Amino acid sequence: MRTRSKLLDAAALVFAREGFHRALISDIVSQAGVGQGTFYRNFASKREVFEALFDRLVATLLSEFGPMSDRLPMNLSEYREASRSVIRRMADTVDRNRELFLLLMRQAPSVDMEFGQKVQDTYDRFAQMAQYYLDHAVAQGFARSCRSPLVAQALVGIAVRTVDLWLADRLPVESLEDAIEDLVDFAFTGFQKERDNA
Amino acid sequence: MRTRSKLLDAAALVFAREGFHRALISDIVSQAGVGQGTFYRNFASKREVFEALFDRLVATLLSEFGPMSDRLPMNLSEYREASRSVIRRMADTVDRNRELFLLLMRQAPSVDMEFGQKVQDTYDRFAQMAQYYLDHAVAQGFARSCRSPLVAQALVGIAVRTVDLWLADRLPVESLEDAIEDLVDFAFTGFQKERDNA
Amino acid sequence: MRTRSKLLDAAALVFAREGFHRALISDIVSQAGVGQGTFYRNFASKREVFEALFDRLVATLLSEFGPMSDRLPMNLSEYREASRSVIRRMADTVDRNRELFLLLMRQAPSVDMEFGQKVQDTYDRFAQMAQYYLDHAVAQGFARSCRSPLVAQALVGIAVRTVDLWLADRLPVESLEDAIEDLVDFAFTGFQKERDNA
Amino acid sequence: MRTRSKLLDAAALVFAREGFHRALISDIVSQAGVGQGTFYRNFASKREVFEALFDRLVATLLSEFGPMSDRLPMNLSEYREASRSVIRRMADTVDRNRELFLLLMRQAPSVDMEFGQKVQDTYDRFAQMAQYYLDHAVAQGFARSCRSPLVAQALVGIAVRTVDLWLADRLPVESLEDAIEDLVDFAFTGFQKERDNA
DNA sequence: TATGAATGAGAATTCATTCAT
DNA sequence: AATGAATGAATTCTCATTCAT
Repeated sequence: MRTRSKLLDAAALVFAREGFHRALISDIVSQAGVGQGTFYRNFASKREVFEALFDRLVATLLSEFGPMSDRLPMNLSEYREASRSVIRRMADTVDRNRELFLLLMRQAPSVDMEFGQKVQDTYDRFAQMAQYYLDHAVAQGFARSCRSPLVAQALVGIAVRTVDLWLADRLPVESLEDAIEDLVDFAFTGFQKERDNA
Repeated sequence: MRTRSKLLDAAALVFAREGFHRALISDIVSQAGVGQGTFYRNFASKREVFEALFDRLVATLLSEFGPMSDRLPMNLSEYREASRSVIRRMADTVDRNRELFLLLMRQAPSVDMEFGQKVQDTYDRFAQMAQYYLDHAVAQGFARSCRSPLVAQALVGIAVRTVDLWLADRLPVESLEDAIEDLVDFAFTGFQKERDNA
Repeated sequence: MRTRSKLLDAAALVFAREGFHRALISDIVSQAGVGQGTFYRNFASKREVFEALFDRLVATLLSEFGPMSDRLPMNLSEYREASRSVIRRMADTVDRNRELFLLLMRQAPSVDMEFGQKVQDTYDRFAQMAQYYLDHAVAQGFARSCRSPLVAQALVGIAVRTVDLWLADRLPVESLEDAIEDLVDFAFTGFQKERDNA
Repeated sequence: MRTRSKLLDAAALVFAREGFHRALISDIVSQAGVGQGTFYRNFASKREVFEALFDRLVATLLSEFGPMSDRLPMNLSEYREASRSVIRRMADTVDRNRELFLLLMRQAPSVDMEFGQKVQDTYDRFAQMAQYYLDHAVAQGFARSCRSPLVAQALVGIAVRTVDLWLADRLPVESLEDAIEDLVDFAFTGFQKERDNA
């Protein structure tokens, strides 16, 4: 349906501008150029459009992990490169939906308890994918044995915080590429000075 | 003022139970056992109580960094131990205000744009403190040179995600102590297998 | 719109019964037989309905001056007759909206400062019309030269006071017609005994 | 009581600035520099202070008529002079309480129905005094026989409108003295050109 | 007598949702 | 399918008044 699509776009715009709670259905429909009643032919409630937007974005983002799993990296440098690559791809998706992302990250947890849970589940799904690769790396012997579920969540935390900063244009580095480079370094080797093995 | 304090406690309870947007002033006052008007003698609006709660908690938490700066760690193992120590102390504070913390982390960004900014600023303050110690470690020669502002933000990201999981009782480890242990390891050395240098 | 009209009528009734400040939107809507929200689809506030009522009445009343200007009176007796005629016509309008008039005269100045100004402006408009006819009479030579802006305001004062009494059924004469007769006499010749020009 | 007096002055100020309905007791007490409860030791309600203010002013004003009755004017020019004199005296009182007068004229009728009646009664009292002098003039033979109750009300109407304009600084003449002069002329002889007695 | 914290009955206004056309 | 007028439950905030100290 063309109408539904117009409404989704309008909703994205209005939610981004006003936040979930302040956004009005009347804003959305006038932005979409349709009647008030038309909204309810397409969505059961304000919450439902928001959820549709959320689901669409998460699905897009999760699909970025696909290519990585096609061929698992076989050594450390491949692993690093694969990491950077998937991050870049996800960053592209994020970049194409900046306001929407910022919106979802900040507003989704406050919609209601159920949605809060959904957000957590989504983070978990990302963590699971990260863990999958991490476990693979451990199995391959180029990552040390660690509590991968926890470390995976830590990686998600790093990602979330970085995206948040990036989207708010407060990333304390020149370019996103620099950030990716450094954060991958950090994730792989930490900030401790390598012991001069002597 | 006793009354203001009663209202703050009641607000914490109600916000935690209902979330910011669904919480009603009438819930808060009946929880506090005072009249509706009494609320408005003490706070200008719902937002303002929320902010008072937020500020109080952030102040408490930030104060936990104090002891660490009394005596800066002079070597790697002292640094690790100091890290664990400050984390444990902050965790205690968080533990004593579990619902409130969860509330603030999830609801604060959605209150309004200004509050969203405030949340970011708060994260930044934590990042700055982390960076301070990181820079110190670099200067001391037991941390490698890195873009410390970025790495500090990454550490905040890890902390935030971990607290979020912990408070939701979804931490994928036995105990918080384990998590602290492992995450400090991760932050110091990453997940990469140490190169068996020969 | 039928609904808006129903609301205006209901508002007139309620305002007349309760006065502006005591009148409730809920009274108005239940009087109109519509929902609470319907009021706000048609008027932004209580003040705005009141203003609509005020404007409508003033417009109607001002229009009564029209016929008089069609043909300006050419001698003193025509002038007197024209005066009585326009007064009678305006009185008819007032008579058809007794409560509303009383309401507007007494309540309008207290709505707020801006409305107070509006009331003054309205009096001024009536004074201007009176002055127009007065100046005409002076030019024609059957009114003596005088500070017509001031005298016009005096005429408005007489009219306002008389209407006020009339609407409160306290007019100290048998009939309105008597009052018109006498007040026109008073305005034309004052209360001083004619000098027996001898 | 000093306190009561302070409160009356403060009330006059606040009522004049805000109008009756918007004026807050809290404004009045802070203006008076006393506690909230103190207000209620001195006045039963907001309405009551307003009434006290009203009564005080009306009493002062009515007392200006006294001197005139001491010695009733015995001819036309004495009558005119006495009229101007009492008007000037009342104008002085008004001038010393400009804001308060404006306030009372505009706000009093909207306080409540009873107060509205009181305002009417007050106008009537002024009309009665005017009528008293008018009847005297008729009896003396220098005013023509007329329905004096009605004409007296007309005079009140002129006075009210003039004071209203004066206090709002919109009097369309150079000075108040000019206005008095002209309005007395108008009241005595109307605006009609004297018949060239030929 | 003075105080001012506490009160709570209001009242205005909002906005998601419905439904007749 | 589309519309948009109508709805009214829901909530915030106000402020005159009380009363314990």
